[in-house]
Amino acid sequence: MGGNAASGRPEVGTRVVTVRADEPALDKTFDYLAPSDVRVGDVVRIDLHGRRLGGWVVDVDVEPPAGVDLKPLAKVSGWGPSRDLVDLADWAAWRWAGQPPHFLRTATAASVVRGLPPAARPASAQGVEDALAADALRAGRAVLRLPPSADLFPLALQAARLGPTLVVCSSHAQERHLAARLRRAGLVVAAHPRDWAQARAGAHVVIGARAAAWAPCPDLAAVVVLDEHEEVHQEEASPTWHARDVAVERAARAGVPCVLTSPCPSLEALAWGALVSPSRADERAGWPVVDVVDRRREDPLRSDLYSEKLVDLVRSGRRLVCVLNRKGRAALLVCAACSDLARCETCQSAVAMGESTLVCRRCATTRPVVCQSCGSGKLKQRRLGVSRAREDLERLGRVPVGEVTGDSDDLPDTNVLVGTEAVLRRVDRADAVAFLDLDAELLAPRYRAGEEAMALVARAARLVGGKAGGGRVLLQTRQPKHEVVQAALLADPSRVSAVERERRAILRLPPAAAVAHVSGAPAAAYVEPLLGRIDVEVLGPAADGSYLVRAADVRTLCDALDATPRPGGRLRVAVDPARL
DNA sequence: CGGACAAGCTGA
DNA sequence: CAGCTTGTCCGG
Repeated sequence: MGGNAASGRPEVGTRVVTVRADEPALDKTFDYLAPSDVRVGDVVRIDLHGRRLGGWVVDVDVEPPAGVDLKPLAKVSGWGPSRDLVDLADWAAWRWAGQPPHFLRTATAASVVRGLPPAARPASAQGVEDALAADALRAGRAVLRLPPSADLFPLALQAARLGPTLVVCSSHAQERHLAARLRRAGLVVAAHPRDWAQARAGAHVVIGARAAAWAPCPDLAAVVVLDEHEEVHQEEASPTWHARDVAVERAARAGVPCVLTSPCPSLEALAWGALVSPSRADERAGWPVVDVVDRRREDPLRSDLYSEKLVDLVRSGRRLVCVLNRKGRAALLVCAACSDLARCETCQSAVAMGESTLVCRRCATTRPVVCQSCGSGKLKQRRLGVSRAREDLERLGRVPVGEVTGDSDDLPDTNVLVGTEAVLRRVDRADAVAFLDLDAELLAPRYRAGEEAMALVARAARLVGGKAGGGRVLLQTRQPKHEVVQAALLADPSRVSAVERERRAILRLPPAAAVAHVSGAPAAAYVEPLLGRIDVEVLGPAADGSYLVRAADVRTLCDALDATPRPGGRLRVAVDPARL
């Protein structure tokens, strides 16, 4: 069993392979004897130290380590990622201070793939050539700034003319819509992860949301990332990898063109590639009419949340979506039986729901989940801002108004809807969108607040369409001169990037520097050796015990993190944190 | 990670 | 010194 292990030479019909176990805590790889038809990327099972583990072959025909008695693989399960993705997983582990298994899992089919379907035959080019898309693809590394209502299909089609193309979408709705149109154009389209085997075998277009950055795509010829500015492209959990950056690296390694699209490109994208955009006239036409209401000029006797222009829109009978982000993220708890507000017994402050008790936000006193007034144990979250606005708009507009919550399945059947920014993801069409309090976004205490606000306005703009279709966006603000308001008004997103770029340079925040947020109990122990380095700066600890590690650029930061040992325990390292 | 084994603590 | 906990090492 296991061949001539003592001499370190495999038997005929076997080879020595290196396996990465599917166990993130194991940072070593191990060598095994394998059948000679095993390929890099194959999913295998191994016996390791009395355990049976899954894993991936990451190298074949390696020099067996001296003095080790090699064991055979326990099982070869099936197809896995190709060698380029196995290598990309190692790069991503460095780039986001994670472990390769995280990425290899994302790059692997959900269930075992024993065989592959036939590969797609080369596609026949058809359709009208899109000049702007062709420009972007020719540029190699391009940021294609298209207005919100622009059709992204011509770009995908144009890219697919070059050969197998990877398309990373910002939503499943966008993915389904585009996939259907590409199929109608006669292309073999594999949706990731559902059609993993077809993608692995060879398709004309491999398409999906964030995880599709890790989809197989043999003979990759072009990479396209749609709405690269959208925060959904970044994984929230650690490692906080970004599909845009993975796609960019993948295209660079393959030596193929990469196009990032966005109505309002991120500073990261603009720092990376050449900006390609339509004529000013075309870009303006693709943005809706924007109305700015200066809340400072509104009649102070009525609530300045409901301007005359807004009430007119509510009464207009058109389909209107109102966005109101609750101020202070804390939702209030209200008794389901008697509607009394749940307060702290000690300090009368509003309480929040803890693990199994109510916790005071101010003094941290805990008490059981029971209403003080009526003794009911049923409390509900009340998002005061939105519920109140719904009632007010209904009264002022004298029309029914529906409230959209993040989790409820069906949309209210009313022409006018109110919700937090989540409403912009739930609704796919409207005549007008009104931001009741844009300042809540503009002034949010997050370093990307400006870009995030611009992204919301762009999302609203997509909902209502361009100027030709009569689309309208209403912005109520006390800062009408703010660059986000001006950018929307003039359909010129570069106004935001210009201001933001300078601000980030002054504050030394990305992309002017590279940062990682380190939190969790072992954070102090982890950053300790980093304090002695001259190429990184450690800020903190913050009130929650977390640290910020900063370096001049990504390479310096990631090299430093890579060289730092991980103490045990629940440590979170977020490289390029979306929020600080 | 999780098993193996070694070093340290306790109780009789 | 058995019997148990805690720590460190290592796996092919």
